[in-house]
Amino acid sequence: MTPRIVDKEKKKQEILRGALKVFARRGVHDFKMIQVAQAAGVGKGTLYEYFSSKEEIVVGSMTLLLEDLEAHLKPRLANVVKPVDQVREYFFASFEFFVLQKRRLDVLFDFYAAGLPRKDGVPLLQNMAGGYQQAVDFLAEVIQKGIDSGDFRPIDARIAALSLLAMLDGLLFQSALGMTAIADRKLPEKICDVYLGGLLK
Amino acid sequence: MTPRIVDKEKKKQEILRGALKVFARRGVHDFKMIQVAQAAGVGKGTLYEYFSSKEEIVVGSMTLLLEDLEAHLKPRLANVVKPVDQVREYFFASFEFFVLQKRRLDVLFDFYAAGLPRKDGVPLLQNMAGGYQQAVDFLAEVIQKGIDSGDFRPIDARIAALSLLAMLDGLLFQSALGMTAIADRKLPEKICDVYLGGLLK
Amino acid sequence: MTPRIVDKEKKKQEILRGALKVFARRGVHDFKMIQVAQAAGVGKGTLYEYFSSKEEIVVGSMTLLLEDLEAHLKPRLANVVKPVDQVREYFFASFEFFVLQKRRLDVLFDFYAAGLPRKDGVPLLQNMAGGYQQAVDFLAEVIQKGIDSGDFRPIDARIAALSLLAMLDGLLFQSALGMTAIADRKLPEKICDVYLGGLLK
Amino acid sequence: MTPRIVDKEKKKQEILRGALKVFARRGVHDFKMIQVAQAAGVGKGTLYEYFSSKEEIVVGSMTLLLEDLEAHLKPRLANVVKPVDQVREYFFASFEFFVLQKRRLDVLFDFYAAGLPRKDGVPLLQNMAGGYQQAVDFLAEVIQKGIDSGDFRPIDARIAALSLLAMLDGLLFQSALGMTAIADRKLPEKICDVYLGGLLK
DNA sequence: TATGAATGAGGCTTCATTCAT
DNA sequence: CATGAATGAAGCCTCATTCAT
Repeated sequence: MTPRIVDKEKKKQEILRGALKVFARRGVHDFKMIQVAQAAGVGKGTLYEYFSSKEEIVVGSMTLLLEDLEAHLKPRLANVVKPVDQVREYFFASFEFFVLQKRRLDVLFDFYAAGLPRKDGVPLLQNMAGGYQQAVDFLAEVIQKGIDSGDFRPIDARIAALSLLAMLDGLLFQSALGMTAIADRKLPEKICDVYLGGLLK
Repeated sequence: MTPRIVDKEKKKQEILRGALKVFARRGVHDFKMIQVAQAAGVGKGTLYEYFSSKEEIVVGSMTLLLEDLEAHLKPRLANVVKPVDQVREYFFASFEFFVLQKRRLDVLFDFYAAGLPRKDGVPLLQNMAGGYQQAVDFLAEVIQKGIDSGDFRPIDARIAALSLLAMLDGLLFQSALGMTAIADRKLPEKICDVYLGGLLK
Repeated sequence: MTPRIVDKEKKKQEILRGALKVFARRGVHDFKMIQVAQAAGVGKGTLYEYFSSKEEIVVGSMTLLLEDLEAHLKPRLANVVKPVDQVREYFFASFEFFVLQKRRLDVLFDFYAAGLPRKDGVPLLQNMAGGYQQAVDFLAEVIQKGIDSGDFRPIDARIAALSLLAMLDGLLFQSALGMTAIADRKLPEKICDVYLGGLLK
Repeated sequence: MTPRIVDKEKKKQEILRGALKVFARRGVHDFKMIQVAQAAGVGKGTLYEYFSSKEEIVVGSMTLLLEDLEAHLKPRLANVVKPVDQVREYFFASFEFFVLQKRRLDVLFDFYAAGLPRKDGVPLLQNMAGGYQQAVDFLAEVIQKGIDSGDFRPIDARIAALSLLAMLDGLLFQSALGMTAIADRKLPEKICDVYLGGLLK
């Protein structure tokens, strides 16, 4: 509420934005604090006024990226009401988010990789899975509504959500590897249709 | 006159096996040469008798992992002839490979992440995409046969292969993140069936 | 707002002074960065704030030593006007510089050795010869003046300069090897006289 | 006497010849044992059958080079009897030795540099000065004979020898630095004459 | 005797973090 | 608050030397 806190939060964001820029260029695993400082237009020491460690910046950046994604999806989904359209919109809007800024995709997968169980069992990014869980829950809910409304076949909503996200992630992944061109809207559409073909009555 | 004779290729493999063990524990991005040496039961300097740099060990290990996967899939696929069974077998055998050694999955995704475009545009693992391409080609061929034989609907075989792999990867990915239990054979089966439901006539 | 302010140039010099001390003790070819750091009273990493590599410190130190020599010679030569006295003064003052700090001589020759064509043709210290060239030019000019003024015989001034420096270096060299005692001013004088005996009319 | 010993000596020489080749290319301070082994056409371990350490190879090589120089000078000096001619011959033949194989000069100066007081006071090549002393003694003797025979002025023979060698070394040194072209026989002759001008009656 | 595979001590360099200003 | 100079832990890699064959 006080300006001080607002300013502080704003600066934190600026730093995290700088970090995301750096990640896009150098990867999450090979970035230097000085790069973040430069990208954010602050001094190296200043980073430690807002974050207590390098790791905290990584975590914060990931959270910010997921918030960006959420902010991108929210208005898109708000405009549609039918479950099938919501699923389609979720699918396409997700692609769109990454198509808008191709490097975001690389960063996301870097975060995922950083979130894998490591350091002798402890994942670096503990809430990576948490972010994913939210997406699953949201989609499962939408699908359940579709089932309830009779639009979808009476399948296990969570399984369906998982497999839809699996395909979405898989395609994004392929795109990150340069295997497919998701920018070409046709491809996601075709695939979504194939998937819905199995889902719809 | 008769100096020590060693099987250089064998030793290289031993080192790479050691590296894979370390990767499973520490991740591809945070391993130390000394760890690989210890895991391989050799001295630090010995690594450089067989590989000229840390990076070369990463690349070699990835290649080995993919060879392992191929070696796992080959006999499994040799036993089935019908395209639909081949697709199923490919799907299940792939899961099985990673279920046998859960950490392999983490390592694979680490490799993938390492293969993303980085270092200002240059991916660390240049042929990562190449390995993926082979899988796509193989599956596309199988699917095409199924289409030719009339078992599958007349769709774009490459698109189908891509989406199948996308789903496979996505599920493996979810498993790596701890979202799904692929060890429970039911889940992959269900999902495969959903997918095939859209594929089969 | 007001970060620590340091005189970067001054600190660079301090480090180079430390390096020269180390060179005197261990030779240019067998010194460690940690030794320079300790001699300069800074941390190991600090060296790299001011120099980007070990080699750069070697080059910088050599330059500093030559500057020291020049600074030593300049006032000494400013007090004399007659060419023959300038030559004598150059000769003696040079000895003096190294007599003042015997180890300087070892360091100088180490630098020379480092400046020899190496690393498959490329000398480590590229401008080593440049420093020498300046000395030749200066002496040649002085001798030429002596010739013009009729004090010296009409010989090739450059040849004379080269041979004078050759003898000077040769004597310093012998001194470095412990063959002669240049500290005993008599010897340089005698030799200089012998040389001048051939130069003067 | 026994063939065994002869063979052993021969092999040692081959190794030292290899070392000298390497020194010419890489310098005394930056050579690797493997390079010597390759240049000598033997295995790395074999070096240690003939020499107990790297340092011993350096010392042996230097000794060999000085022996080569001596072997080159001996017959040249055997043909002249007058002291003044012996001095001239010594001067010219020395140049010739290094002109024949330009890189020898670099190696010699490298040896000299290695022979400077180091490792906290202890020179690496202890008998470097010893070799120089022999040259001084020889020349002093020749000059003394010239004085006795009345050819030279009655000066201090040792001083004269030292200054002659100083000039010789100085010129060689300049040549090594690329300052003078000793290959052009004129220059050494001129300088020798200047020197002798001061020496002769 | 000859070899080169194996080794590990040691050095240069990087970079996250601290802290005086 | 902001800064960047200072630091030293840590890691990759080199290479002299050893030793099994």
